[in-house]
Amino acid sequence: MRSHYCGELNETFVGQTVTLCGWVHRRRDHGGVIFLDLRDREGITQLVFDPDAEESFAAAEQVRSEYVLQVAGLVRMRPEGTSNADMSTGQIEILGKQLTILNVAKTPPFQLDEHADVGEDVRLRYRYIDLRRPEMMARLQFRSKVCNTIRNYLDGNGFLDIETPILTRATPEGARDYLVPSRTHPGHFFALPQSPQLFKQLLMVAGMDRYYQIAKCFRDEDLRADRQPEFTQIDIETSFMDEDQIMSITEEMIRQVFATHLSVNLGEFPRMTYAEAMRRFGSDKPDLRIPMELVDVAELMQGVDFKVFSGPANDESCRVVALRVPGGVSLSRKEIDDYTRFVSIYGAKGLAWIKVNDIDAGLEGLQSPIIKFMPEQVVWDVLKRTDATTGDILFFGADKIKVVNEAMGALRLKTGTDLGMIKTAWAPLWVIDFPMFEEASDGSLNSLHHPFTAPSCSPEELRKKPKIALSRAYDMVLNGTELGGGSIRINQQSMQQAVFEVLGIGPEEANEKFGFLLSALASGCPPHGGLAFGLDRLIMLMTGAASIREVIAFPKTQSAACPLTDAPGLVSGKQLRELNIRLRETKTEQE
RNA sequence: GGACCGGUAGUUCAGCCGGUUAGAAUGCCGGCCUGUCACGCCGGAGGUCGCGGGUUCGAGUCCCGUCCGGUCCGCCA
Repeated sequence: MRSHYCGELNETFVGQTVTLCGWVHRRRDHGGVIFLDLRDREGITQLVFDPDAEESFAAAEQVRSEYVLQVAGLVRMRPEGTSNADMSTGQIEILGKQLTILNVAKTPPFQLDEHADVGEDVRLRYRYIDLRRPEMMARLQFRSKVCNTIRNYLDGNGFLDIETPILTRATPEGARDYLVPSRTHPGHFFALPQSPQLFKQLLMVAGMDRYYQIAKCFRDEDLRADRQPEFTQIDIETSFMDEDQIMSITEEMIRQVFATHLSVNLGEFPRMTYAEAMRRFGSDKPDLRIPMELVDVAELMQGVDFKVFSGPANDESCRVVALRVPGGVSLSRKEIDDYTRFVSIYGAKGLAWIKVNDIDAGLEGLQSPIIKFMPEQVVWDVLKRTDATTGDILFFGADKIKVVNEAMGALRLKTGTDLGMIKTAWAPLWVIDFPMFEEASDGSLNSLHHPFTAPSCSPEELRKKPKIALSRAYDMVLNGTELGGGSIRINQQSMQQAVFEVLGIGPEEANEKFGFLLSALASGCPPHGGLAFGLDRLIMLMTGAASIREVIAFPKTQSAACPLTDAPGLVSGKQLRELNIRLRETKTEQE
């Protein structure tokens, strides 16, 4: 039906007769001459209709926004002085000879203008129109191209694309499962996979050697700006590679993606231990673009009554840090109050501060609600430790380690962003040497990663000192976002049993839930490991999108619903009966 | 489960300390216009102020509840 895309035309086509198909982006009717901007996937081209061409001119008068047209016409240069530098096709125009209205369209519910500011709920309800906007079109095209690069890279490195089941077994660990009732097994349920984790390990046992999949994953948890209940993972697993090799091959993949699609050279990714990341940034996914660090000052503060920081006593489970914010003296009382409220979200009970108005003026040069409670020498020691100078503000966090890390880590990000400290565009790194377990509030241990992650110690050591055991896990972090994470997996049954023991999963329970995995480990399981990237987050970062919904064609709202299809919906009583399901309240679709 | 922000024309918003006929822009419809490009000019239509209750002589405005959307905490790797 067409000879070219709208967006691909330029001066080199002048003199050719072309046929275009597309949507009416805008109509400018001057009475004697009509301009139509025709839009398709690749861009927009201006069509001109003259009264001389009676038939097509009459048709052009009937046309409205978003009508679908087929137009044949002559490509010509625009008259002197009427070119449009803002359009890639702005040098040329199509003199319309024949216009066929392929379909009419209702008046769109919102303008497709780049200038129109439309609420997201409206956009999602009419997503098929929203996706016509060049911005959305470009993001999804970008996503497709990135996937293509990734596939080519992995194919080129011998990885096999293998599908794993969507209908699988509920897992006790991790997030809530989406359940699917089984008709043929009354009372039994499938679960949608939270990730293909166990299957990809079984593929390694099977000898597939290198596997990848761009896989949909499902988690029935509350949503965030960067979290959807169904999302896409670039899932990778390989046998006979250690963590260095896996990191290096996947790092190269991400480097190529950035080089190909953003012309950005990410360089070699630095590596940082989990302990260092927590100490310097209060986070296991530090944003290295922000040039500030948390500085421990607990031992300088001996003898200071910590009540002035609103924190608890100074003991082993606590941490006292200072965050030096350059230029922070300009913060108003209200702004500081806002930051205080901000850290309280993370459980901090207050936010002490010292403004350095003039570092050379003694105590007179400082302004602070707390220094009157501190010996003067302590004040100067702290300023020295943090390299504080005129114009800075110091914020203090003193509380349980977890609270200080979360609150002060978040404050670092917020003040850094607010004060415009982000200068470099991209700051990738690997975080390594994660602890195997974290302690829950009831004292029990949970896997920090997942229970199939290999520790970097023997089963005996693991049993003896589980709290300090490190894992062979690694996370790729970019600009404070966890792009991907993985680990070397356990491939020895004895080790797997040790981990289950520490987690308090008895042999029977382990057998019931993971019997197939234990059996596989005992059936010639090669050393293996892998990694999974969040594709949506990767695309979000690369396109600068404000939310994950902007890079997904049909996303869910925060309440995990789809405004377009109105899913989830009620189902008929017949469907429920077939599935042997009875609802507590009889809410079904009218039959 | 919790905190906060929002919901007024198709769309984006304004609407003050509660006051009489709820506005603007844009879109839409009609008319005019031969070089615009977010075309321009003239005219017109368009409202369950999310929903329910309460206070009041009077509620878009105040109070309570509820639904929806969003950001975050919890949750989630």
